Amino acid sequence: MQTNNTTEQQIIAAARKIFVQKGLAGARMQDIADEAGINKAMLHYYYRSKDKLFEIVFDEAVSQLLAGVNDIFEKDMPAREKIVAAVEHYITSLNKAPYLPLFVVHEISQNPERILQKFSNTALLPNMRMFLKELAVEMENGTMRKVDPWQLMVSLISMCVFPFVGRPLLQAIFQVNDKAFAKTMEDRKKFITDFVLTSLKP
Amino acid sequence: MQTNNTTEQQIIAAARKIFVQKGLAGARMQDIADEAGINKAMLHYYYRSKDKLFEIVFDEAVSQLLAGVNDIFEKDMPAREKIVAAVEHYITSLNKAPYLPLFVVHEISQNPERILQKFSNTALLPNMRMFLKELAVEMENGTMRKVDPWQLMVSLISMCVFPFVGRPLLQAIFQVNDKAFAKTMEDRKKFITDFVLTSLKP
DNA sequence: GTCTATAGGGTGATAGAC
DNA sequence: GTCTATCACCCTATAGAC
Repeated sequence: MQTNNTTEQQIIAAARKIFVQKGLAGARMQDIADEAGINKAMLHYYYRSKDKLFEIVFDEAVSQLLAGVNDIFEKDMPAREKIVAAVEHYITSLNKAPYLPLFVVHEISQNPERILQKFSNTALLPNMRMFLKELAVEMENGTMRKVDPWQLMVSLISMCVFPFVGRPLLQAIFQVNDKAFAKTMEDRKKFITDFVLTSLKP
Repeated sequence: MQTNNTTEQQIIAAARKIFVQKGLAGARMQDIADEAGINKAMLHYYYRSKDKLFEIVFDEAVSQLLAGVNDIFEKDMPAREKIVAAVEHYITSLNKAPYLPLFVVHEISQNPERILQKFSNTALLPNMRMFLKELAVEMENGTMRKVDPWQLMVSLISMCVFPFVGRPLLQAIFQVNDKAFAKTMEDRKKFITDFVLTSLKP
């Protein structure tokens, strides 16, 4: 409770940067120590092992990635407005942490049990399920064109998230620089909502 | 020219499996040797170093991922039919190699120069650029609703590729098993084309 | 061409002085 | 709490016998 939690936070910040950048297998404890400007032994003093440290960073990343989404679908809004809000929220959020999705997805693929058990034991994203039902009701009422709600949901996530995951590849293919890419993602909010809502017109 | 190229091919096949599964940093030469059922020293005898071996596997993966796409956009077809053909081709192709996109995207993010120079020195996907212009022409003529062709292109790629990249995450969130996922991807072909073409109606 | 043995350098983790 | 020194192991790569 004196000044020590500063060091702990410095370590976490450094670990976050290195792990997200290089992944669990590619990261070195020395890299993290250098980034934090401290000694390698301190990492073990505070966090015992590389795996323990990684787990903290990873869990935090998953939370950050899902944070807010559930809240949006919980609100009392028409389905169309939830779509607009979700796209706005997601792209804004990802523009601030563009490397998170690839990090999380890669580490899950390396160790699927890690997340599967984390999700299967929880009341998982119930609001998202509710949202799928709201879509189904609108389609039944004829206020929205009938499509598979699950496929629609996956498409929304895909259109928002993939450009960040595939960013280096997209920039290479279309020869877009960093500045243009960032601007394009801002424009993309309007594109996605218009594109999707137009397709869903009854 | 006797029976030796068999060993080389065995090595490549093993390296492909291990590298795609674990990535460059996570893969061990011993893993590859075990997978190929040969000795670790043989890997160096045939391919000098881990990096050389990796580069072969990686280049092959990039080619496989882009193969066919250019051809489709080259054909003499209306833009709408090219969209249908591209979605059909991409999802079929990815269903056969579902882990390729994540592998390639992750390794590019670890070493962006690797692919950037590969692309910048080539006449790159000129047919895709041509396709963007075809879309622009149709929109100008009023036979297609006006949207940003680049954003449309990125959306098509996103909707096709992302489900494979985010597969473990999607399955965890929506609690879908492997069998259901595979079927869903087949259904997705029709969903995407209908969804996109509906949105593009003038 | 294929194997065993080993060099040479890194890596996570700990011991122990301060 | 923080550092230096070091252990024990792992990994790539090569040397050398067959």
